[in-house]
Amino acid sequence: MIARRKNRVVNPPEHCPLGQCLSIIGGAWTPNIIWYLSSQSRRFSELKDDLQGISPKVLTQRLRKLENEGIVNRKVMPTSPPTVEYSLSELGKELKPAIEAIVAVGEKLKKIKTAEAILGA
Amino acid sequence: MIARRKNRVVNPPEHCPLGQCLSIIGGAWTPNIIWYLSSQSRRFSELKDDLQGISPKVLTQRLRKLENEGIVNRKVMPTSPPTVEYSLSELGKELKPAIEAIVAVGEKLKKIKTAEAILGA
DNA sequence: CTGTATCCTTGGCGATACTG
DNA sequence: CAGTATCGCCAAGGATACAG
Repeated sequence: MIARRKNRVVNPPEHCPLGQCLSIIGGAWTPNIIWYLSSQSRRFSELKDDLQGISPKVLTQRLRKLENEGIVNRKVMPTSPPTVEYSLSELGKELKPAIEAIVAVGEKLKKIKTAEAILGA
Repeated sequence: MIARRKNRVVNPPEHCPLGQCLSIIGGAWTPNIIWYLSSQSRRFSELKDDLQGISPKVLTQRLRKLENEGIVNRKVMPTSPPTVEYSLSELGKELKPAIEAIVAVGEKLKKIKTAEAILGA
C-alpha cells in the first residue's frame, strides 16, 4: 500500500510501473545513502560526512526507513563510544543497477550540458 | 546550479553523484511521464489519462519543466481544437535506461516481497 | 559517537473553477 | 482540447539543542 493520508493521495501513481521502487529511493538523500553504502559499509558519522549537509535527524530517519524496508543492515558494535555499521542487505543490492543507471545518466547529462555551454556560448 | 533558496539547502547533495539526474526525474509524477513518453509521443489529455489522478496544473508544471530542461519536445498542431504532442527529445531518451532500471528493480522487489509473504506467512 | 527532541519553513501537490 | 488561476494542506527536511 502506497502512502495515503486520509482521502488525500500523497504519492501514488500506483498503476504506473514506477511507484513502488521510487517510494524507496525517492527521498532527497536516500539514493546517495544507498550509493555510498553500495561500495562499502559505513558508520553513521562517515555517512554524515559523505552526505555533507544532512542533519543527523534526517539521516537517522532515512536509515531507519531503509532498515525497516530491509534495504540496509544496522550493526551495533559493542564498543565505547558506540559505533554503528550500516551496510546494504542483499535486497538493498538489488537497487544498485537502478542507482548506477541514474548516476550514469547524470554524468552523461552533465557532459552534454557542458558541451552545449562551450559550443553555444 | 541546483535549487537553493536563500541560505537554505533545498535538495542538494551536489557533490554526490546523483543530485543532477534526480532533480530531473525526482518528482512524484515525472518518472512516469517520462515512462509513458518513452514508448510513444502522447497528447496532453492522453498523458492526463495515463497518469490517472494528476491535476492539469501539475501535469503542465512538470511538462514545462521538462521542456525547459530539454527533456521533452512540445509540438502544437494547428488544429481546432488545438492538439499538442509531447515526445522525448534525444536528451530525454538518455533517461530511459535509468527509468527502466528503476522499473526492473521495482518489479523484482515486488516479487521478492510477494514470495516472502507466501513463505513467511 | 550515535542518535532524539523541537520547532519552523517551504515547495509539491490536490481540488476546483475558469479561459482561448 | 489544452491549459491558467487560486487556494490551501502538509509532510519532507533544515536548524539547533540535548542525551546515553
